[in-house]
Amino acid sequence: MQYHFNEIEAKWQKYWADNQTFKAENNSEKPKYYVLDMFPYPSGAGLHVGHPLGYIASDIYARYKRHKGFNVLHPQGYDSFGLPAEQYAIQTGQHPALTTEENIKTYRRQLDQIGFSFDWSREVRTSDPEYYKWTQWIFIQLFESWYCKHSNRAFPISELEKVFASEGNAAVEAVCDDNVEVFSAKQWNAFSDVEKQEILLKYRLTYLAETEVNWCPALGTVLANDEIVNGVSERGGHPVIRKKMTQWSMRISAYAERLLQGLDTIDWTESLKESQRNWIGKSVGAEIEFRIQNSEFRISVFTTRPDTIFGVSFMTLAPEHELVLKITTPDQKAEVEAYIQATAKRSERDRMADVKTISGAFTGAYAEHPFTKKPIPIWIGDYVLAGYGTGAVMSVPCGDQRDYDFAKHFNIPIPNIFEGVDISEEAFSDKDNTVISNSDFLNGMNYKKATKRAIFELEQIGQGQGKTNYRLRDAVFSRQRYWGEPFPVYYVNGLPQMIDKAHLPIRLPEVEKYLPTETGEPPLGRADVWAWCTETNSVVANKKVNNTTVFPLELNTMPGWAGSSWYFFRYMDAQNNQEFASDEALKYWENVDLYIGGSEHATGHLLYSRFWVKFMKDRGFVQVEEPFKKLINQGMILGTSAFVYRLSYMFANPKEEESLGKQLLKKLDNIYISHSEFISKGDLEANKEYLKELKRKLAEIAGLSDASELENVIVVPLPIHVKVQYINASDELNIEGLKNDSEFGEDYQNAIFIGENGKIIEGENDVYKVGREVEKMSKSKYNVVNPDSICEQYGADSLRLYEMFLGPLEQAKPWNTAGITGVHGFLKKLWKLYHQGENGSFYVHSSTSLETLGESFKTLHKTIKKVEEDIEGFSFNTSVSTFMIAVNELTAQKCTSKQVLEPLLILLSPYAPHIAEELWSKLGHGESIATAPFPKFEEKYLVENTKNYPISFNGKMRFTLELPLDMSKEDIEKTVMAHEKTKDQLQGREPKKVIVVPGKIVNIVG
RNA sequence: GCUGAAGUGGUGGAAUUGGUAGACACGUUGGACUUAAAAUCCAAUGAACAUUAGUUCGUGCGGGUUCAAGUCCCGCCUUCAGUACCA
Repeated sequence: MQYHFNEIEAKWQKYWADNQTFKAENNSEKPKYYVLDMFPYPSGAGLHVGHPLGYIASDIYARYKRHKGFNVLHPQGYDSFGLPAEQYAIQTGQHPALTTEENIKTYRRQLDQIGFSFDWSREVRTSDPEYYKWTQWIFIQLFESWYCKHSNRAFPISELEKVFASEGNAAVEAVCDDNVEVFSAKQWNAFSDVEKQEILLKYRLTYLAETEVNWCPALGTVLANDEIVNGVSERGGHPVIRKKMTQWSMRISAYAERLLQGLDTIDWTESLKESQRNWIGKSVGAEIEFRIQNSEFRISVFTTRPDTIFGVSFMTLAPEHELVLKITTPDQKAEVEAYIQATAKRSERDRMADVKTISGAFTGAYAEHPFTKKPIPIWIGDYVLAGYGTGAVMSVPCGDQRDYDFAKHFNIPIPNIFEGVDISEEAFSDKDNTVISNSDFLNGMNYKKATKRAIFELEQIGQGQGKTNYRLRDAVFSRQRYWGEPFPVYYVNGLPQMIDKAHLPIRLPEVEKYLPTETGEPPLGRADVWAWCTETNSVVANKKVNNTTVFPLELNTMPGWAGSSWYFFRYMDAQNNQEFASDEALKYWENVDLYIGGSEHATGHLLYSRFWVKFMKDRGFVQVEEPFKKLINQGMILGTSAFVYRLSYMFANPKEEESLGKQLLKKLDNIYISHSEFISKGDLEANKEYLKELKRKLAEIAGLSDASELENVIVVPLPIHVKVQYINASDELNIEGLKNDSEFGEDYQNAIFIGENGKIIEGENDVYKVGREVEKMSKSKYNVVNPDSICEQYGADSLRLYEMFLGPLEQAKPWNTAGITGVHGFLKKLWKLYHQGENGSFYVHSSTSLETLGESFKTLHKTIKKVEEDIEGFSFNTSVSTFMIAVNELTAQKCTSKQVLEPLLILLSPYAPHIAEELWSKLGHGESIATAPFPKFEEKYLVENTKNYPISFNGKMRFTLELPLDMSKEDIEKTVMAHEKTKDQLQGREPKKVIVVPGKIVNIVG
């Protein structure tokens, strides 16, 4: 009986689907466990072997938890709004909904063939109106909320209105815009409706604001910083400019402190938490106000070192700072303007990355020190960024290296305010060892005391106060795109109005083109039917807009992270059309127990989701404060690219090229040499012998009588990517395959390959070796390996095992298909183990005498222990080895016992579910193995009587000696010392010391 | 620059609290089976010397602690990832 994996896998995939084996119940006696993969975007290219890595890991864990008696929720769906589908639509005119549908089909087929235990009845798609209806609803809730700093949570905006009506806004501690003016209850009640709306907008958790964005005219959209490379768009390389736009923003900054504190309550990797901490960027210090001499203007700075206030010798403003042009003296005007212009050309990234170049300009103006009243020169410098803090720095060169470098460069004095510290070479920024001097009332104090005192004194004179600053900025929530959630918003007199929940979803309108309009409006500006009628409560034709009953709708759409910030709740109750999920479902499933995905989402998705969840909790929609309890990052799978080396020729003197003749060179045009040491070292010219031989060969090919004509030609091997599918496990090129390739075969039709042995390859015996290099897996590098072909050739179980076998989950690692034969061979051996009957028939029997099973039980329980520990510790690679060892041992033992082979299948089933199901059913089970209880480890089978002690001399192991485990230290020493090999080793020397660690080792010193 | 992670055979990687470095695979070499190939099975496989026993060197580099270091400590180098003049 052979192992027909294709049949077996198709059979069980069908069985699981037909029987809904992995459907999770929302009511269960069992404890719940929620395993989630990060939301995939269904790209047109389909899956490559790198994608399923995390899914396989989470699937193993989900299946394991089922064996452990948990009610497991393991859903999957699609983050199906996004730019690639839109780009494709722009190019081809195809509706993104259609291409998305197609791509999802491919994804689904590919996912199904790997045998994941997803509960597909809960599938969600962010682009489905039944889903984005609730995304729109959450947006409305954010609009209808404000954040109270006092209670440190969000409340309905209606409560704020009541407060305004009864006592005005003076006592309200809210997170709001900076420019809110104080009003009384009386004033509020006298405000017109429009005025009230305008004020409330400054308090709402989502609000309209003018934001500076990276505008790409060619793409007609705003780009994130990392979508811009070297000042042009990553996609297409179009120029990008800074532009102000009115856009929706999310007041995530209100949650900065809670987002920071929450990190301590969740089990994420330290590196991930660290990057969120950095992103939130909390710093405690003071805001200090400096007067400007001979001017009404004042400059606010934020500093973390108010204790160094007496060390200020200059101030630096960001070149974009609004006061710069207002305070610059006529003398300095030209210089300052030139500097501002130079800065504007540099991207923010550029300015930040370059720490070596020091530049700046003096404004000619002076600030006044709050205590000493001495003048402080005001400079501008591009190391200060307008977007951070207040865009101004009080520069303390003795305590900050950047200020120090700036001062040195421009010959600004560097007063020393630290006791007993030499600052002639560099600044002293060690807070812990600071003793302040030359600082009036701060003299002799340490950092902590001085900081407190400085803030106190600043408050006394009304020029500053303690302040906590966060780097986290409010998130822009508008996108000038078509393929995203439409806002449930229409405008009355330019003020946004929410559409009632009852009329959701507001569906994406049809447009004839997916580009921005000619006037620069977003693609929705092209829709003809995109206005809101307040009488019929429906979307109507634009031409009906009268601004009394019919109003224009919002033209922007929501960003990609809108739908992905709450999808994990939808899976709990995906079909619910009354609520985004029922209270019961939310209560039962709580939040995600295990989340597996890439670390690239550290400061995007993973931060926004936490924000929305906290908001939803404040408003009582969910019970949990955090979305993901435990999070694991899977490492990237890299590709192993293959190269052939095409010879190209260079001439020291162009005349030589002429004299040699184009005809002749053409004959030498399509020659490839095999990979060798010289090539990997990139040093063909240095290997005279090889080169001489090669040129002789070239002369032969070109039909020259001898190689002398080629003497001065410089031969350069050019590496060219070839498709990895034509390379075998030994890095040998399938030349015939390459020549018949539908895409590139033509190029190689007349190619000459020079093999490893230096001969021209003609027959089948000669071998051409390719060079290999590890690179990111990508279509353009021809190193993409598709899971489809692997499943076809080796089966899904082999793919699953091999992906795990490659190495630790979190680590980046190269893919090399060659190694898969190892795990595939293992599965065949496993199959054989259950087919030891006549002619390879299935044979497993119940052993009556358990004594004969001693060794097999030992193997089994050793395996149970290791596999259980491995899964709990997410060390999936090591359990694959453990399975191999177990099968090797049981095969050697000729084990056919059901008592051993049955539990073994359960251990294996999370990793290789298809073969496990098949053998399980052959054992006579009528039901799926999916919920069979995980075998219990019993220590008693592993108890040993003896230990093979390593006997080392001066720490080096020389031989081993089998001794009883209950032997005393003294007896062990005696036995070892009496041993002949010990005497051999010592050669008559007297050992100084003998270390005996019972159960571990013996070490003889001397 | 800073932060984090990692450097182990030809390759992917194992190695418990410091206790036999290289498990398990791939690849390579030799052999068995076969008309042949595939598949399968067996053996060898860190390096050098000795080719029998064995010896020496080996976990990025240099030190240290220890009876014993891949593992702990100090200093450095390299690679990868993230990130910023956060004042």
